[in-house]
Amino acid sequence: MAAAAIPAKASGVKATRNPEASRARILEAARIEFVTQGLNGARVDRIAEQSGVNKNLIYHYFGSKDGLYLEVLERIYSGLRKSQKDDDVRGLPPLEGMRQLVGNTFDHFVATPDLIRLMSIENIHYAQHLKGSTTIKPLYGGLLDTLRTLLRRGQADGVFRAEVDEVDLYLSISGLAYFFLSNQHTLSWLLDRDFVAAKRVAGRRRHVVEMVLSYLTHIPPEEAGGAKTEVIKSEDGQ
Amino acid sequence: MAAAAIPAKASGVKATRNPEASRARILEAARIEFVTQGLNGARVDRIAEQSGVNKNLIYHYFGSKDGLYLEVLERIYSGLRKSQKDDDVRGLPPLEGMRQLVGNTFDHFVATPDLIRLMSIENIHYAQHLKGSTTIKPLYGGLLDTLRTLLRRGQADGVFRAEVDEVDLYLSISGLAYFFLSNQHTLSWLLDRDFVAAKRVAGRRRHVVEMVLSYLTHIPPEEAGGAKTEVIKSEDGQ
Amino acid sequence: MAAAAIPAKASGVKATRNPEASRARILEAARIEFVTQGLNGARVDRIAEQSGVNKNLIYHYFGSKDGLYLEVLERIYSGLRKSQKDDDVRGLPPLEGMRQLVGNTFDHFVATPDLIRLMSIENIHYAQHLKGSTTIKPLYGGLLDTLRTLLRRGQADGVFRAEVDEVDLYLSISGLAYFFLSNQHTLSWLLDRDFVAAKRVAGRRRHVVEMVLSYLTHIPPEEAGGAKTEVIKSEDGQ
Amino acid sequence: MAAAAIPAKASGVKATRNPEASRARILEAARIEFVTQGLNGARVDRIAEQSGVNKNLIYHYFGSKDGLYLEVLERIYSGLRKSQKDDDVRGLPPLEGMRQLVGNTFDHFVATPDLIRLMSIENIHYAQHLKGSTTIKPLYGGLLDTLRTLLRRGQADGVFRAEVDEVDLYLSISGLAYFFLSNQHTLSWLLDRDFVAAKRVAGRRRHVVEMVLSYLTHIPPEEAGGAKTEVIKSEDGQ
DNA sequence: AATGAATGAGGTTTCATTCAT
DNA sequence: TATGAATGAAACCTCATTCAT
Repeated sequence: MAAAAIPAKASGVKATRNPEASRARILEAARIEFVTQGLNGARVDRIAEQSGVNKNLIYHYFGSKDGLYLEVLERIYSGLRKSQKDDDVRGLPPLEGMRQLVGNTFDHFVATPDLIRLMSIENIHYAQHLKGSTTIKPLYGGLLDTLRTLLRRGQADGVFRAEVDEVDLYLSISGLAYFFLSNQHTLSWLLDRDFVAAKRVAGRRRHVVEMVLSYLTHIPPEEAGGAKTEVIKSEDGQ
Repeated sequence: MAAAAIPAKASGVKATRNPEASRARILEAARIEFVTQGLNGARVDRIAEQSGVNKNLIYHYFGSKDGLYLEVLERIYSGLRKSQKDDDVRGLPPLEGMRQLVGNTFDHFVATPDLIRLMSIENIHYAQHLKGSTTIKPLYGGLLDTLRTLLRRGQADGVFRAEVDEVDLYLSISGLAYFFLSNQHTLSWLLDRDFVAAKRVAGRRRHVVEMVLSYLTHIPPEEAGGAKTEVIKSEDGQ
Repeated sequence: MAAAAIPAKASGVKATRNPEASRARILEAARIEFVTQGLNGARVDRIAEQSGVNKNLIYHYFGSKDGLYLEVLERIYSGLRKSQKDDDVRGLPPLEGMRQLVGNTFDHFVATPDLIRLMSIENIHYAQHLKGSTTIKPLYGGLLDTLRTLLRRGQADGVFRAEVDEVDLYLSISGLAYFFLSNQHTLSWLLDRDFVAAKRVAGRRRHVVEMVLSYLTHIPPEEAGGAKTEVIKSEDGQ
Repeated sequence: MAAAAIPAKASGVKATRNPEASRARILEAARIEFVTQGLNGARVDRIAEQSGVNKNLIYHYFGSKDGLYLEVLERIYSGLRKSQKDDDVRGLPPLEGMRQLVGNTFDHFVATPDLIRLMSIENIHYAQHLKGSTTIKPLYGGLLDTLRTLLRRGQADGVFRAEVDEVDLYLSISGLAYFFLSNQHTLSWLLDRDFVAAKRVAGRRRHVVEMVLSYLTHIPPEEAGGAKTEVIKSEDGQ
C-alpha cells in the first residue's frame, strides 16, 4: 500500500530533477521509517536509501530529522480528521449519527495503523513536536462541536442520558478503538489472541459501538429521581 | 520519591560495597530514564550518573542496556498484576465486583504513569522484549478467569447481559482507563484540557465505571426476543 | 615508504574529497597498524589518526575493524602470489626452475615482512578471516600445479628423486624461508644473532636453496634397488 | 589433556586455602586462555572463571596479566628444551644422532601445539616478554653446542658436508617442523588438506628427516674441486 | 536541484585493575 | 590467603549533519 503510493517510477526513470516527486518519495519513506522505528529509532540514512534520494536533499527540504518527522506527523493527523467526517453525521438522527461517528473513528483507527503508532510515539515524546505545529491543532476545532451537537439533540429527544461530558465521551470512543490496536503486540502475547484478524475486528467494532450507545441511552435511575445514587457516589473516595 | 526508596545505610551516605543497594539504585534510575526517554532515547551514561554507580557496574549486573530495560519492564508489570487484586473481587456480588475491578484497574493506571508509558514504549517496539521475558506472561494467567467468573455469575443472576466476550470486556476496561493517560500530551494540547488534574480524574473514573456497567447491565431488546436487531447488524458492512 | 605511495593531489596536501585517495590512505595506515599490533592490538583510532581521515570514514568504507583487516589481508596475499611468478618458471629446465621458485619465495618473504606477520596473526586467529574471503583461495589454484609440473619433468629427466609429495615440498620451501623470519624476535634473542642483516639473509638464501635442491637431487639408494631402507623406515615408530 | 593436569579436586573440595593448588589452577587456565586467544585476546575474567579462583588472586600471585603471561611462557619454553634431550644424542654416531635430533624436535612440536602458538604469539609481540625473562635464555645455552658437536664429528667422518652453519641448520630443522603446524589453519584451507591427520604427520616427519639428512650428506661438487659453483653464486644478485 | 565525501560528538560496551574487608 | 564490589580508561561503532561541487 505504502510503496504503491509512490508516483514517479512510471517511466522507470529515477525521479531526478523533479522536486515534487523527490519530496513525496522522501515523505513516504520517512513515514514508514518513523512509524516502524519510532523517532529515536528512525535513521536518516535509511530514509534516504529507501526514497532513493541523496541524504542531503532531506536536509534541503526539511531542515532536520525533526522537521521531517513533524511533516510526517502533520500529514497523518490531517488524514485522521478528514476521515472523521463530522459534518456528515451532524444532521443525522442522534442515535444513528453517534453510531456512525463511533464506527467511523473505529474504522479509521483500524485502517491507519500508522496513525496509532505515531500517536503513541508522539506521546512518548510528550507531544513536543505536535506543540510546535501550526497546522494540526486547528483541525480539532470542530470535533467537540459535533459531539456536543449530537449529544444535545439526543438529550432533547430523551434518547441520550443527561450530564454527559463531551470530552469524556470523545476519550472513551477513542480509547475503546485505540487501545486494542496500540497495545496489540503486548496484549496478543499475554492473552494469546490475534486482535487484528478480520473477524475479531468486526466483533470488536460491534462491541465498541454497543458499549458507547449503551452508555448514552441508559437513563440512570437518579435522573428520574430514583435511588441507588449513593453507590455511585461512594467511589469518589478512591 | 525515587531516591527515598533506596535503603541507604544511614543518612545520605553513598551505598558503596552494598550490592543490593547498588542494584536497587541502578534499577530506580533506569526506571526513570526509560520511562521519560523511551528505550532508544535512554542513555546508560545518565543512568550511571543518576544512580551514582560506575557505568560498568550496570553491565556487570544487567548485561546490557536491553537487559536492564527488561528487568525494569518486568518489575513494572509485576506491580500491575499485584494491584489488580483479582481474588479480592471474585467473591463479591457481580455488579459490585465488576465495579471494583474497573475501579482498581483505573486507579492503578492513574497511580503508575510509568506503567502506561512503558506499555506504549514496549508496543512501539513490537513487544519484542516482553516476549523475551519468562516472568511476565504467567502473571496474566488468572486475569481472564476472574472476569469470566464475575460475568457468568452476573449473567446467571440476570444482572449482566448475555454474550459478553471477556477479552473484549478486558480491552474496553483497560482502553477506557489507558487512552486518556497514554495520550494525555497530545490530547491536552488539542482539546485544551488538563486531564490529570485530580478533579478531572475523579470525573473520568465515574464515567468509565458507568460506561462499563451500563454496557453490562443493559439487556438488549433481542435478548428479550425484541426487534431493532437489524440496526446493529447493519453496521457489519462498514 | 608508506606515505610516499599515496597519490596526494600535489605536494603534501591532505587528500580530501578524493575517495580513492582516502581509501588508499586508510588501507595503508591499517596495514601498518595490523602488522605491527596484531588484530586485537590494532586500534581503529590510530588508523584514523595516521591516515588523516575521520574515524567514521573507515566504517563507511570497510564496515568494521574486521572488514578492514580482511581487505588488508587480501591485498597482502594477492601480492604474495603475484610475486611467486609461477608461470615464468614452468618452462625452465627443472633444476633451474626449482632453484628460481625457491629463491622467489624466499625473496618475497624477505621483502614483505608484513606478509609474514599477517600470516602468523591470521593463524593465531585460526584463519577465520581468511576463510571468509572469496578472493584469496583462488590465488592458490595454480601453485601446486607448477610444483607438480617441475617435479615430473625433473623426475622424467632423472634429475629429481621419485616419490616427492608436492604439498610436502611446498611446506618445506615455505617453512625454510618463513620460520627464521616469523620467529626472528625470539630466535635472535635466544641465539644472539641478527637474522635480517643483509649478509645473513644472503647466506640463508643459499642454504635454503641448497637444502631443497639437495633433497630433490638426492637419489636414495633404495630407488636404485639398494639397501639402508630399513633405517629410514625404522623411524615410523616414533 | 589440559584439564586432566589440574590437581586438587581429588577430594572434590574446591582448592581454597591451598596456595599451591590455586597457583597451579590459575596457570593451567591461563595457558589455555593465552594459547587459544592470544595475548590481547585473552581475558583475565575468563582465566579467573576457568580456574575457579577469585580474580584478585591472579593479581596477588602474578601482579598483572603480562606477569601471568610471562610465567606461562617460561613454563612452556622450559618444557621444550627439556624434551629436546641434547645430551642423549651427543654420543650417538653423527648420522643417527642427527636423525634423532631432527625427529625429536619434530615430535616435540607436534606434541605441544601450545608451544607453537605461544612462539607465534610472542613473535607477534616482538618477543618483548621473552626478553624480560631471566629463566628462558639460559635454557638455550647448550643447544647449538650439541649441533656443532654432531656436525664436526660427522664432517670428520666424511659423512656430512663441510661448511654447514649450525644456526642455519637449527633454523632449517625447526622451520621444517614448525611452519606446517604454525600455519596449518591458513594452509589447510588454501591447499585443501588436513595436515594434522596422524598419517600426514608421519609422512611429513619422514620428509623432514630425509630433507635434512639429504642436505647434510650431500657432498657438493665444489668440495671435491668441481665446477657449477658459479650457478650458486649467481643468485647472490637477487 | 542535487550529489558524494566527510565529520564530530557521543553511543554502548569491554577490560585490566584496585578497593575494602 | 582470599573475596566480592567497584572503577576509569578506552575500545568499537553510530548517527545526524555539513562541506564542496
